[in-house]
Amino acid sequence: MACTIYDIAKKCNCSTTTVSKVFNNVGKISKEKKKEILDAASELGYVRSHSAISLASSSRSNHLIGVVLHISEEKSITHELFSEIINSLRIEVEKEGYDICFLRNLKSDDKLTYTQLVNSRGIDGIVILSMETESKKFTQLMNTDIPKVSFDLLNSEYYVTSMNKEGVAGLVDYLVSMGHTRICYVNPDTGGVAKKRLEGFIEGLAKNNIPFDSRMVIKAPYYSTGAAKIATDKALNSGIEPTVIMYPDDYTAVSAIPYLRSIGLKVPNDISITGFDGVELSQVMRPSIVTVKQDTKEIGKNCAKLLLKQLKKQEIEKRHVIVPVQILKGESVKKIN
Amino acid sequence: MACTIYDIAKKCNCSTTTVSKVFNNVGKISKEKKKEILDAASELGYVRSHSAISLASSSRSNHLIGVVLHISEEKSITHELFSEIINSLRIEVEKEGYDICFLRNLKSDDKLTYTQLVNSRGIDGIVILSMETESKKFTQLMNTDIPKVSFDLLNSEYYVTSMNKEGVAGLVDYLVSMGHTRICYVNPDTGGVAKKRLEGFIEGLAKNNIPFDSRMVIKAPYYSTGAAKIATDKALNSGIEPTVIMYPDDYTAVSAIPYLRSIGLKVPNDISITGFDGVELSQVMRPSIVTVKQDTKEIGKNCAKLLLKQLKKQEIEKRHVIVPVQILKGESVKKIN
DNA sequence: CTGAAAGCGCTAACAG
DNA sequence: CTGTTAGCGCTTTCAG
Repeated sequence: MACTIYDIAKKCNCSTTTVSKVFNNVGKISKEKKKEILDAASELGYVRSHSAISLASSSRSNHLIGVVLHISEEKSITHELFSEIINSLRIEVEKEGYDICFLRNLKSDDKLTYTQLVNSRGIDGIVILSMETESKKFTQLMNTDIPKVSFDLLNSEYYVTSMNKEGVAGLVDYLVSMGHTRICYVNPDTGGVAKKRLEGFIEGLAKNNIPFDSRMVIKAPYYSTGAAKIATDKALNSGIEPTVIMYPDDYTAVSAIPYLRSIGLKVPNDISITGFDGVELSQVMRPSIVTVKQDTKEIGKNCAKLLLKQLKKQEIEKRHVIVPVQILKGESVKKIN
Repeated sequence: MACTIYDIAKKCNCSTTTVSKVFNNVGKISKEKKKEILDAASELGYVRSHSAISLASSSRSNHLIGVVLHISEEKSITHELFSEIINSLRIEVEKEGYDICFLRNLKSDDKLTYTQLVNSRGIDGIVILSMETESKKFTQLMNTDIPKVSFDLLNSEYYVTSMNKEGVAGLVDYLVSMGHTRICYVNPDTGGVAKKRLEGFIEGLAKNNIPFDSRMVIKAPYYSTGAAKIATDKALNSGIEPTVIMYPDDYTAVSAIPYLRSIGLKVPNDISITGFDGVELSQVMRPSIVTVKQDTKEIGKNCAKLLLKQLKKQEIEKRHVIVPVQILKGESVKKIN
C-alpha cells in the first residue's frame, strides 16, 4: 500500500498536522523539520491522495479541471479546432499540477445536473467549449458558481474568443482586393460569435464601399450534416449571383467543394469560397482554402490562465480575452475582372 | 452543500450502512426500504462522492479511466488517429459510468512514477496509446498491476491492434495490380507493429512473385519532423529506383508530396506513394492518398471492453483483439506499364 | 434484513 | 513553531 502522512509523521517524530502543513505551505514550520519531512517523503515515495484532500479540505479541490465539450458525440474531440484548444489547455494546467477530465454530456432528460457531476468528482473548475447554448442543462451549468471559463460564449463572465469581427472583415477586404463584390455570407445565427462575425462582414463591406444587401446573408446551420448543401443552395438562389460564398467554417467549406462540383461549379474557376478556423486540412488540400486562422494555442493557454487565476483567487483585470487571428490566403478564391 | 447518505438515512429512518448497501447493490435489503431510499435520494438530488468512495472502499475505485498518450506534446490529442480512438473509448466507458482523464507524461527524470500518479487519483485502470516503449518510466508503468490495456503494444498482456500485416500485404497487392514492382517500404523499426507490417510487406511481395531485395526496406522514423524528407531521400538513393514509396503513416505521406515536388517529382505522375491510418485529411486532399484505414471506432470500443472486463473481474477469453482494416484506393498511385 | 462503530488519508480550528 | 481533536462522506466488519 502507498505511504501516507502517518508514515511520514512517525518517521519524523511529529504529528500529521505538521506534515500536512509542509505540503500545503501554510503555518510556520522550522527549516530543519521541513527538510526532514520532505526528505522522508521522497524517500518513502509519498504522493498525496487527491481523494482524501478533496474530502477533508473545505475547498474540496481535487486538482482536476473538467472539460465540457458540447459538439456532436461523433465529432467531439476529433474536431481539430477543439482538440488543439484542449491540448494547449492541458499542457498549461499540467504545469500547475492540474489534470483534465471530460465531463459527460448531460441530456435534457438526465436526472443528473452538471453541479452534481462536478461535486461528485471534486472538480475544481470547468472549461466550456460548446455550441449548445439553449438547453436547460446548459443554463443550469452556466448559473452555478463553479469557477468556469468558456470559449466563444460571449455572455459568460469569463471567456476567451477570437477576433471574429476583424477576421471576417479582413476576409472581405481580401475578397474585394481580388475583385469580388457579389458576396454571400453564410451566417449560422447562433449567439454572440455569429453576431460579431456578421458585424465584421457588414463593416468590411462598408469600408470597401460595397452596398449591403440583406440577401447577401444566408442563414444556415453550422458544422451539421448537410450544412454545406443547404447553405450553398440558398446562396445560389439568393438572387445576387454570388462570385464567392463565405462559409462559417472550414469543414463546411471543404465539403461544399464536391457539392458545388456535382452541380457543375468548379472552385475557384466558377465560384470562389472561404472558410473559417484554419484547420490543417484546409491548407493541405487542393484547392487550399482562404480562411481565418484561429490561434488555438493561445486560446487554450488563456482559458487555462483565466481559470487558474479564479482557482487561486487572484485578481483578474481582464475577464474577456480576445485572441488575434490571421488571414490565410489560398487557392479557393480566384482573382476576377 | 450537497446531500449525503446521512441526509438520506435520516429521512428514511435507517442507518447509513443500509443506504450504502442499496447503492452498492450488496447485502439483503427489503424491497420497500430500497424503494424508499432510492426515492429519497432522487428527491434530494443525491450524488455519490467519488472521493469519499475512493477513500473508504478497499478497491479505491474512483470510476476514472486514465489515458496515457505518449506522442509528442505538440501533436498529442490533435492526432486524428488517437483522438478518434479516445473519443470512441470515452463514449464506451461513459456508458458504464466511468469518466476519462489524461495522465501527465512523466519524463525519465521525474521523481513521480505512474503508479503514484494513478494511486493519487484513485484511477481504476489505464489505456495506453504510446510510441515510447523504451523509457524507464514506461517500463515501470507496464510492470505495475494496474488494470491496463494498450493500443499497438504487442508485448502487453491486453492489447488492441489492427490487422497491420494484412493491411500492408493488401497494399502491395494493389500496387502490383497497378503495375508496380520497384517498391520502397519505409519501416519505422519500432517494436511489434512495425515488425508485423514488414512481414506483410514481405508476404505481399512473395504472393505476387516479386523477389525481395533488402534495399527495398528503408529505415526511417515515424511521425517525427522531417520524417518525410529522410525517408524520401533514402528511398530515392536506395538503388532500386522505386516507382512507389510506401510511407508508414498518412501525415508523413502527405508531407512527402511537397518535398517530392521540391525535388522535381510530381505525385503520382513521376512517383506513386501510399500512407497508413486513413485520416480524413488523406482522403479529402488532392491527390487523395492510397492508404490503409484503421477502424478507430472499433479500436476504442475494444480497448474499453477489455479494460472494463478487467475492472469487473470478468473472465476474458481473448486478451488480444485484432481489428480488421480497409484498403482505401486513391489518386496517389498511378497505373504504369 | 438492519445497524453500530471504526477507519480510509487528509485538513482545520484551536490550544499550547 | 507544533500537536490534539474532530470530521469530510463513505465502506466494512461484525453483531444483532
